Amino acid sequence: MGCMTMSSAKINAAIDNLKSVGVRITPQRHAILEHLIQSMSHPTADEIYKALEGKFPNMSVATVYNNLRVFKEAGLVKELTYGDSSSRFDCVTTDHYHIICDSCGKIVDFHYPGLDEVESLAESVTGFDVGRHRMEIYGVCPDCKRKH
Amino acid sequence: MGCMTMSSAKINAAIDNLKSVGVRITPQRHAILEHLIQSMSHPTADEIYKALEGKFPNMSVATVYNNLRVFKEAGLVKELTYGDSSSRFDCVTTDHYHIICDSCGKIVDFHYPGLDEVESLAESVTGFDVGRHRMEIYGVCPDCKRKH
DNA sequence: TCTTACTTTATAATCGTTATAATTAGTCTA
DNA sequence: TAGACTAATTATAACGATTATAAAGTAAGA
Repeated sequence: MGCMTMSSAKINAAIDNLKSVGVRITPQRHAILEHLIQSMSHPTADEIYKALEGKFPNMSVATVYNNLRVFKEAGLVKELTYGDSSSRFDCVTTDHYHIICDSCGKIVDFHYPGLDEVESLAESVTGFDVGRHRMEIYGVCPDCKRKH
Repeated sequence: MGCMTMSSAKINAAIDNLKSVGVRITPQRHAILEHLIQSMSHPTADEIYKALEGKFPNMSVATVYNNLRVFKEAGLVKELTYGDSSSRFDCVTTDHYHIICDSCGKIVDFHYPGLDEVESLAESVTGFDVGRHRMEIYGVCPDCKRKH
């Protein structure tokens, strides 16, 4: 199936990326990566841990955190920190923003051309060397709107 | 001095605001509010706690957290959650964004007209009812640039 | 095979924040 | 002003996400 092939290709690309910087591919790392790519969501470390405990009954939470850090350092994964208790992790594909439901917490990807203008204005006003920015949009998702 | 007067005015306005919604003005609340307004920074709860322990040797950290919540609910204060461990608190004056130094962590206010366009596009693409957004810009501040 | 460095595991520690219960202090009414 | 009611503060414990530590396991190279 098309989706399957897509995922496999992404996983292989990610693995090649990791290998090229000298990171060993352990079964745990493979599984975490696979889950991140296939889940199409933005799971927390604990959600990943729970999702894989069937396959790896002895895996430690620390392993999940350690490897998420490894993936982050390799540029494969981004950590999303919103106000709530725990971080979420997002596979880096293309640049995009997130829109978050205030009611149910759902996170949806959302593409928007560029806010280069904002960055360059910030640069000239503050004297910073600007490198990047983050933005989240908040609102109520269609499902939650219906429920009112 | 001008600054002093400005601060006092802001504090009084904030206090009136709180009184009008039935919040008692205790010495601790007054001090926390005063510190938030006068410090011109974006302190953590612990920084506020430490800054006031001279005046209130018996004040509990819980009091700081409780009152920051009260102020947030009254719309006087915004909680800023970045990737790092603890929240920072910002007096709500006018709408503005923050630019953050990747090197030293300094947070500088930064005004930018409106990103209404982004919000409305997000609305039409995702079907959400959009309420608000947040954005932070990251870079290296002038001081840190000089030190390299 | 031996050695070395890396990984995982299990467990404990850390730290920001929140909950609890007891005490204290404001505010209102009589 | 006294008494009563409610809210706020304090001290302390609990919680939960994350990180540190040490021991055991595993892969790769000489």
